[in-house]
Amino acid sequence: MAKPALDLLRSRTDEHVLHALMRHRRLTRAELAAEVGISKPTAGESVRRLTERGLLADTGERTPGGRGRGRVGSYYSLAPSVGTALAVSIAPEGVVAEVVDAYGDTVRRAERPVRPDQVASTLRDVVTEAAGPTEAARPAEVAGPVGPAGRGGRPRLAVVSAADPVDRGTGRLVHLPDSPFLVGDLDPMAIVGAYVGGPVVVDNDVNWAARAERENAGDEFAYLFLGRGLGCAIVGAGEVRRGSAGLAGEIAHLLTVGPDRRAVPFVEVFAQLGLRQEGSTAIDVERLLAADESTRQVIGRAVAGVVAAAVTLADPGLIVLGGAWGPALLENIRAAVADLPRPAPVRPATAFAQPALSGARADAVERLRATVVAGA
Amino acid sequence: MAKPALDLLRSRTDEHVLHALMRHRRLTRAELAAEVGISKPTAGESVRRLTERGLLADTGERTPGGRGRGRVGSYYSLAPSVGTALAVSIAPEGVVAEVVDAYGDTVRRAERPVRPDQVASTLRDVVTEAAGPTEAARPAEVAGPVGPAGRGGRPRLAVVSAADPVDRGTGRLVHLPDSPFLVGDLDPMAIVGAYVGGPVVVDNDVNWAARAERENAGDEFAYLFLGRGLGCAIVGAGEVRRGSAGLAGEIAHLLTVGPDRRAVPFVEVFAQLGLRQEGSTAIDVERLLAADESTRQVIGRAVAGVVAAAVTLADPGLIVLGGAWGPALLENIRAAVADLPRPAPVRPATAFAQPALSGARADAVERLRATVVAGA
DNA sequence: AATTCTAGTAAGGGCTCTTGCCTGGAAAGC
DNA sequence: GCTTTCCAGGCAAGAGCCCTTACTAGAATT
Repeated sequence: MAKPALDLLRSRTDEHVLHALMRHRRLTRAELAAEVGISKPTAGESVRRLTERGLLADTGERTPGGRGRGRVGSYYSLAPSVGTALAVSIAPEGVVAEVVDAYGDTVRRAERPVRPDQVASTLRDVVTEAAGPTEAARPAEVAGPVGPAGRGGRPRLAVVSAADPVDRGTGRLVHLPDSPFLVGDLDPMAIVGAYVGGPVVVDNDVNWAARAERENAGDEFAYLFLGRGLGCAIVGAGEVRRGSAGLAGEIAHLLTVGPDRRAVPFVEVFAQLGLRQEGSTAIDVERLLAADESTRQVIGRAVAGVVAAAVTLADPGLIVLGGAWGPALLENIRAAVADLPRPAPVRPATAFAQPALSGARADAVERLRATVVAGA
Repeated sequence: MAKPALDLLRSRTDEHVLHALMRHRRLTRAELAAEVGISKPTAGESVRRLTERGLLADTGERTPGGRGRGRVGSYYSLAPSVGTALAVSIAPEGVVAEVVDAYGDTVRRAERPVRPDQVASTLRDVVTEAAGPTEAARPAEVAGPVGPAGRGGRPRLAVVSAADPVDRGTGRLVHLPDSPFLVGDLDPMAIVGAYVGGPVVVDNDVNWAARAERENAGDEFAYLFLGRGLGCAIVGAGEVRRGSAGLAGEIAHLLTVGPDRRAVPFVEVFAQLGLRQEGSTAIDVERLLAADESTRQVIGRAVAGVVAAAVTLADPGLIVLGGAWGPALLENIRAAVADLPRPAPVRPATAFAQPALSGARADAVERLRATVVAGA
């Protein structure tokens, strides 16, 4: 019924209003007009439309006396029904689930250690604690307004970080040759999907950690994750490059320089140095950090070999080191990289505390906002 | 004076009209309305505005009798003044310059062989032949409508392909360690810039060849250029990934498997096999193509080593082989790639004749169209 | 109590786009 | 040769969105 061309203008105005409220939490109509750059009547119309659609709500708050001496204004903000998103991190160290809102605030959080054979059930427990029971498990008891924090029922979407390679098509964790397989076979998309009303995005922890680094490292860099597992993420034009199946950056098998200067797969270097954990393909971080200088030099050269390949194929302007032991060996890696035919600046990561979760959270907020703005 | 919000609608309509005319060459107002999905009055208004701005012109043609029996319509098309773009290819085999219009047609073309020590002057000659003299060299004689084909004077922009690594910042050709340096030190941006009225984009031939392959190879693939020089381009999400300085894919120095199975830089493999040209870092393609089966297997394994690195870091879904000898060794390379821990499908390139020029031409047309639509 | 300042509303106008109708002229059919 | 059919193009009317201007309401200041 409405004209498609004019719809565009109107929806553009509404989008700007929503974005302004995501940034500023609460605004009066007059403030909205100034912030978005539209006239007061237009702002008022947009607020009316969005309130009707249930996306905005009068907070009941009024402009405080202190500010001006004129008429009081009504503060509007996003309606609680715009909902929340779920960010989940699955790592050998533990499982974390966070419920975030469109402002980027964490409204609920649950965390638990994990035993290798109980990843799936721990994941279910943690998500239940943060996001409430699945749809199937709760129809009877909950009928009132909604969950604990009054911030809507089920999250509208989920973003999951897993500490193993993820097949982008299926969302399942896959076992690649010679890679440590830390979490094990798991289908996070199916498990988490039961708790949310919309899509579930799954990717490996390294890619999310790189995304978290984006704010401080610019638009073109490579993120080397050096911890129990080994990974790499290439960020180009501000986006993490995942490749056709999402397996870009699984560098465990990449050829590099070994202890005796011969070419070996990256992960094999740690086997030859005796730094792999008993009965596992994972690296023993504690012993690695305690290693002597010559061992550190060997590792630095091996990492530099990986850097050389990344520089050759992707030409990142910067190498960022993350993971449990990457930043600790910064100087050894820097020295070895400086000897390469095409050196590159090397820097430690700036996001230390749960970088993968930070990246997943940021992506969850971004997707939630896009969902809200898109209309549903 | 006009309202910014309504400007948006109007310009959107005008852009659609321009794009429709780029696809269909000539259309009546009524055809435009149907094609763009707007009403006849709106189409008529847009044509009036665009004609006023000099972007559209009545061709003088009228609807042919055969088509319908109603009133004759007036055909409109892009005005000649929207101008042309220049696509240039600089390779050891020769220099080519083409002038293309917004329809993607080549309106003039010049080609010449090149001697290593005369690249700059040959380049100048070829561009002069295709695009006319530089601004400085012609003020007096030309005052009439314009150049030879009546298709506007100087090209509005240029896209240059050079068969050597290109620094994206400066546009200059750079010499990387162990890479063949075929064209030599040159500043195409400065030379070609004198002939065009706008920006000059310079990139290496491999990236342009990969762009030409995009139509047939999808959005995620790696293009291996195996000819006198060695190069690689990673295409992700439909875009050629150039990296921070534009040096992504300069694989000559990448470690791979050598003749004796030891790790050596890619280009070194050909030195060890005695397949480099006398006194040069370039590969002797003729002798390579005449090599025996065991040599071909060695080369196949070496290429597979490069593929392994590309698969590891970029996860392309497909490997495309181009260059003078790449497709010829398809079976050897396929066999070696099949033995990798993470194999990938390998295919020969589909663009054979001057693939780099094809890609540069396509980019020149796209940029010219964007320039026209953007308004100037 | 008067003044001052601000949030919000109302009215009017400009612009774009749409629908519907009219016109002129060429081809098709008698 | 005349009439009918058909269609490009133009005009008129109307709707929607946004903007500007002007006004009202209400609270703090003076």
